[in-house]
Amino acid sequence: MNISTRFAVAIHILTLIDSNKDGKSTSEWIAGSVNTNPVVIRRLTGMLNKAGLVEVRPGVAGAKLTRSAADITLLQIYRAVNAVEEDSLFSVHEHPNPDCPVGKNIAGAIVPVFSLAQKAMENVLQEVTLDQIVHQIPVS
Amino acid sequence: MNISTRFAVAIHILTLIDSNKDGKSTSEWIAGSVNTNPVVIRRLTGMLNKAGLVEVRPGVAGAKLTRSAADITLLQIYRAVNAVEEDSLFSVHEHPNPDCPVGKNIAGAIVPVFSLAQKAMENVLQEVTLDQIVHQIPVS
DNA sequence: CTGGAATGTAACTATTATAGTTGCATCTGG
DNA sequence: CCAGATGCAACTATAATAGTTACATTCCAG
Repeated sequence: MNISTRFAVAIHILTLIDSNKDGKSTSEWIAGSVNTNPVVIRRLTGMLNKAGLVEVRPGVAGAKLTRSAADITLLQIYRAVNAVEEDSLFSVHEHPNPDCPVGKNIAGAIVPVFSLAQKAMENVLQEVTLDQIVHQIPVS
Repeated sequence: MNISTRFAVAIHILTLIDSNKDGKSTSEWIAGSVNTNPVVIRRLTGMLNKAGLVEVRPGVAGAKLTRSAADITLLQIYRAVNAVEEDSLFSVHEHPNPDCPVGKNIAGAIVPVFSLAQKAMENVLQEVTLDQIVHQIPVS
């Protein structure tokens, strides 16, 4: 399987907000660029809000970044939208036979490797900031 | 979401086969250690067979590795069971608005980052061989 | 102070992937 | 030849995702 589009859409949303500092970034407007339903956008801005990346309030039109795009990493966005749970990118079968030496020890042998692999991926996301994405969008 | 248990189970299967060079590793026997249905095992040994990691034939009891565990990497197993499609660990929303500068260019901006992140993860898997896993299982 | 416009959220649907299961055809070696 | 394997199709149950409708709540402009 693969990581939900929530992550890609969240990056899209934050990029839009950052490049629309003058206008009001309403869920409806954002939805027009993402090409989806405004409720999907609100769900995500809600998560980004809880994570402290975005300011958005009931009744008040428009979402705003809480800080500079240079101070937001893709890893923070990834965590905000719960793209992958902590240490669970790889799933491990639950009940191997404890009476078999392999069954008893296989999880202990592979989980650390899985953890390292996941961290390697997340380290890449940590090194990329939102403004690096924004800078790749032509000014108009 | 997360990567299917197929990957973890496949590692379990190959570890079992390697540590059972004397006995016959039938799907039923393997299923007993994994604690699942033999058909699930056969599906996986079938994939491992197609990938050339395992030799298994209709009617003939027992699967065997086609080469030393030192020559099998976790990445090869990962590919064999189709744990993640090429360059699609992260999914990207399909139809952003082409009339919006952000919508038009967002995929081009994030896909390379996603690709790098996925490769970083896969590189870790490439550095781990099956025998490193086998060596973590107590001899008896 | 009120009405329009926005957000928040619950509830439902459709779609997809996974994991398990049954049943049976097919193959093979003793 | 036949008992015991594997291969595979078909079905089920479960879970996550993405989209949608409906509506309560909140705020601000006039």
